Amino acid sequence: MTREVKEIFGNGSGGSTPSPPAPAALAAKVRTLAPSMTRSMQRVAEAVADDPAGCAALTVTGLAELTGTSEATVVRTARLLGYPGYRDLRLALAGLAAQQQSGRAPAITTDIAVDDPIADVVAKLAYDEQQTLADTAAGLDTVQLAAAVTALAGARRTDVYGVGASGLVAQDLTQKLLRIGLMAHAHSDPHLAVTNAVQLRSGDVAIAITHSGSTGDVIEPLRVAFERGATTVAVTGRPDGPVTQYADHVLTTSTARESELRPAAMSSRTGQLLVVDCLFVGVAQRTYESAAPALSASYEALAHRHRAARKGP
Amino acid sequence: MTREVKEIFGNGSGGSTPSPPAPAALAAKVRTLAPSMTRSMQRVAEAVADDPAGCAALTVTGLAELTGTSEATVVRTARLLGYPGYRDLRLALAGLAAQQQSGRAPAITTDIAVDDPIADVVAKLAYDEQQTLADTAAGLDTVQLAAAVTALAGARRTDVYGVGASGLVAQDLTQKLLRIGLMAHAHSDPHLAVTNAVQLRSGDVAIAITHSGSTGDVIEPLRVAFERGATTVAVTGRPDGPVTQYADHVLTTSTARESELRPAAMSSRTGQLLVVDCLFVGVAQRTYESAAPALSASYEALAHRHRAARKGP
DNA sequence: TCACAATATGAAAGATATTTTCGTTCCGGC
DNA sequence: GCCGGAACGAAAATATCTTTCATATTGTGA
Repeated sequence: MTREVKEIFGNGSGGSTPSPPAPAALAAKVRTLAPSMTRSMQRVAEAVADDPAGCAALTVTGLAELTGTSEATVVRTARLLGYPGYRDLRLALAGLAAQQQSGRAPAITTDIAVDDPIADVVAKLAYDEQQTLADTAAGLDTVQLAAAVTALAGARRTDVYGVGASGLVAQDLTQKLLRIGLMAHAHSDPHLAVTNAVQLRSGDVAIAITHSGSTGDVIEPLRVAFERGATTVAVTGRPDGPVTQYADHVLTTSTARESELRPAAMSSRTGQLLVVDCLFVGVAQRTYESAAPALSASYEALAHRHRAARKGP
Repeated sequence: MTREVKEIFGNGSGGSTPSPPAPAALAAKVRTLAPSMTRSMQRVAEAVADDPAGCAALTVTGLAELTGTSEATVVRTARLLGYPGYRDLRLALAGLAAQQQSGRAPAITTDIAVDDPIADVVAKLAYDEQQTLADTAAGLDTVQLAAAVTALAGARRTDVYGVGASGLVAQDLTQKLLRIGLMAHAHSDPHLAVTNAVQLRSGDVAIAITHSGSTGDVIEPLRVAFERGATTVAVTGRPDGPVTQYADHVLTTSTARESELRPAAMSSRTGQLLVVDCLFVGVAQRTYESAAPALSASYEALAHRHRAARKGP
């Protein structure tokens, strides 16, 4: 039940450690206390300092055998090192091992090479996309974002333009907006996009998504929408690109490193999606009264499309 | 050539998860596996994920009392998380705590509220998606991933199934694979998907993308492909879901917290895209000789669609 | 709606691991 | 050679972990 933490007074020598069991400074402690240990205890301490990870995997008996001593000695050593017993020493050992492990993390700053093992690829891609997210979040102009959200929340109709990889982002945004009852449409066909843009007028919103900021197929419909009086938004990685000419609000995504094996589409997409998510949540907040029921309604409508999972609620 | 449907209860001997006890990927594992847990086990998992350091200090009995459950349940939870027993979970917990200690600052744990200022929304979304990436990367089984890559690289033809938000991910993968010269197709129409799946045979690859792991519209074509002898891959957040029955290789995405303003589609998508990127880069590596020229060719073909930027290169 | 089957859960028995106790051994001094 | 004291380990005592089994709960099909 309630275990009492015993006071260890035996530490008389230097009084270097008040009472909290050392987390990482274990090796140092071993060296400091080694002289005051008996021969058997020194063997135990040495083994522990030598291979924390390995010892963490051993039971008292195991460690006793490994060091050619007895369980009692192991426990005595643990006590001397400042822990209530072997159990706690073991826990500290596991922590130490984990720290050492994470300490020598692979250098994931390098580019992805053709002969990288698959595990490195995963790590590098994940790291890169995390970086893109952080950069995009840091660089987002919240004023512009808020303005775009306001426009969207009150829009009669919203058109989103994007081709290629950005087309998928456009669709993602559209799907989300539709879910909360907004009239949104994604266009990846440049002709249809322009044709539809002509219909827009003041109070409508047009959003262009393009990483390069210079994709003609996307700029053209945005220009038309702009001239028709619609509120225009550009989501781009180049805040100085041509697309911003016709954009009332510019939302900038981070431009991450790219290379042969890591095309632009990959990292730009991550930033674009974050922006899109922000737009969605922003609008959902503004229109919460109507958005919340719509969200749960769409959730329930989908429920029957799912087979019963084997376990779980 | 007749393959039998896998036992869903794979953990027994088949060893669907040969994963070594996770050191740092514990938090990810908890979130991933939580949905497939029973109520009591979820309570335990939550406590563990919530306060690794605190739980590491508790005995089985202590943790059972804390969570209002029994020792047996605690042990069962530890098993589900991939450890031989509670003792080992506890060790891992101590390691995790140590890492967190030495690692980064505390997280933004709060949920997104209706009245959060826009800047907070950006920060929280970005943090969440970063978390999803880290978790997915940590939890990805590289063996399965490598197997899927090998299958893809040598495939005569690849079909990808996904509906809703996952449909966009399917398209993203398809776009990428097409770029490096693979015959890939995305299907979001369930009927067409099945119709096409019938055409598949040994040497072909079918990929199903579904967060819930129980989307009938996606499982059905995968089943057909599986029975036709194609190599099947499932990208899902529920490694125990029905979809894995018909999957030769299962790639698990992390399941992040979700709430009213943060639907499942949002965070699941991030993880799915990471997996898709990994698949793409993996295949590009394997087929570098042909992939590299194809990539630059597609880049150049697009160049003329971009207007000259106003400033800078 | 009810009975049935499957699953989830906790109490307690059973197995391990840790801690304590206590006797033996090993030295160095008288 | 005999004595006192510390070091040490064997085994008992305790705590902790694991398994088993009976009961409660839930979902399912008639």
